[in-house]
Amino acid sequence: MTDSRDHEQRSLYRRVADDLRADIVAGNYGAGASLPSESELAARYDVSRGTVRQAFSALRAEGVIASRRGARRIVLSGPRLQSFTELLSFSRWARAVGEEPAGRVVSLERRDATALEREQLNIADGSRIYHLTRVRMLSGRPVMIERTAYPDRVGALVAGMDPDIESITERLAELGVLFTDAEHIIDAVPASTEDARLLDVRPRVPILRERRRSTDPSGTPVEWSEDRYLGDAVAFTVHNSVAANALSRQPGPGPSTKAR
Amino acid sequence: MTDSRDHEQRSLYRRVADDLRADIVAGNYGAGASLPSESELAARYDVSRGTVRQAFSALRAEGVIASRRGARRIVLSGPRLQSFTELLSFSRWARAVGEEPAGRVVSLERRDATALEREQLNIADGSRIYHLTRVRMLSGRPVMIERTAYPDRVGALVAGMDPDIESITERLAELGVLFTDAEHIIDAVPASTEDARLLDVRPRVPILRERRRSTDPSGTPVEWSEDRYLGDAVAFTVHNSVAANALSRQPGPGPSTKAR
DNA sequence: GGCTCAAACATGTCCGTACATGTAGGCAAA
DNA sequence: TTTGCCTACATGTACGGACATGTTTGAGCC
Repeated sequence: MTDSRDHEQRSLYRRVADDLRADIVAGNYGAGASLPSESELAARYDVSRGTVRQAFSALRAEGVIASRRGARRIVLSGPRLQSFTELLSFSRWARAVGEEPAGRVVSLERRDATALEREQLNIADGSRIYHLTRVRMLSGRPVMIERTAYPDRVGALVAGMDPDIESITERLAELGVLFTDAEHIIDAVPASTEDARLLDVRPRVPILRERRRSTDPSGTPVEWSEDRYLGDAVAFTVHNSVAANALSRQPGPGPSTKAR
Repeated sequence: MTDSRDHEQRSLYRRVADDLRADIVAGNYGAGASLPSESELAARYDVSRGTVRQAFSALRAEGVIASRRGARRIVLSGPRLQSFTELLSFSRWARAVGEEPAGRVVSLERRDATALEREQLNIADGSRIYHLTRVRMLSGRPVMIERTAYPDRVGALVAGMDPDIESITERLAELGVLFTDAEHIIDAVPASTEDARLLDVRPRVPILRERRRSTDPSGTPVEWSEDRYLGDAVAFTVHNSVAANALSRQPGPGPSTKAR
């Protein structure tokens, strides 16, 4: 419940964008409906046309609207919108979709980084990292395993937290470690025996795997995580367009003749 | 082979963005390297600062760069970039990653739309659609099953094509049916018996499922497709940030016991 | 060498204007 | 009624200026 003062403080174009986004999720414009014109909004908010365009540009980058020359912008609707924060914090997300989140720490250790971890976190050979494994639950049912590597500096902060804390990301933000960009690699793998044990399912069940590298505003990696979701528990949705495409398809490891 | 004339013809900011993107993928700036400043580029191309900002804005929406007040923009590197077209066309994508694409039409029929298809394609009860099933191969190995529903008007064009055509999407574009926006739902499911037969694997093997609704510039749905990839053949990557987030997480159908 | 601080630099926000280019709706003619 | 055209309207592109706010860097001092 970010109050109206936050709303007022931010820039003008954000205020316009927030209002439009709120109207869209509230259903005030049906899917495919056309939005007010730039000049109409400029008059309504008493701002310049450029400011209104900036607001629309932000919504377009979120995949909420489409626009073409000559015609008014239209609502693409689709799934409920989520902020970047909501995507990173499992518990915040769970509450937003009406479920009760829970978590259990399986292990937390400080050890030498593997080659992959060094590459993803962009740290030198011999560096040490903190590695955290957690099982996440929705309404009591285990649905996800989180295996996260933090660089030493960030991991030290994580290790100092109450293990039962809900959102590590939000606590880190309070401590000045901001997550602003992330790259996600999404594929499907069979559950390992350990996965099966932790999630209470049979081995080789389909798992939706999300590997993620998050960085702070300066581009420094602050987390490398491999999250494994039960196949029937979660889906990811992505919006893209000719104008703004953040999605790409990559070849996988290939036939598991012997296996990765 | 879009030649340099195309390059010249387009808008100034696209030219700047294209050059920057090309430099980035060529590795002229390493990951994390800082990019030229706005004023430097403005001088180099003899354009205004606003035009340069528009170019950067496009790259930010693609997840290629990050920027923050006061400091120069930085390269986020990450995976090779892909255009929207390359994402939609399997064969184009296959060639771009150095594989030999192939396809086999399993079935093409015209029938009444299901409830889901009517909803996704936004068409009236009793409408008819064209439904196409194809198996796609990489270097001879079947890796994906494509089950696509086209609205009647589009499907009629598809039905008139040579079944062995490589890219239906590109052929449709030539015929005036443009794909400009898409929404993707990605999850993991076990292979059905039919999937297993078509992909030559055992049933219940993990499948990466991508359901996709594509629309034309006016927001009219032109395709609803369910693509099933062999788990080890493909991965999707997504880039997002606080400023531009087109990715969201949705609850799945729940325990398959019966439930939900 | 290390520290402080201020200036130079870089991006963010906002304004205004001008013209290009595509869409949609209404009017008039066939 | 239908067709064709033309005129508003809407968005796209590009310019210019101004000020706000954050980062980096280097000079100068301890």
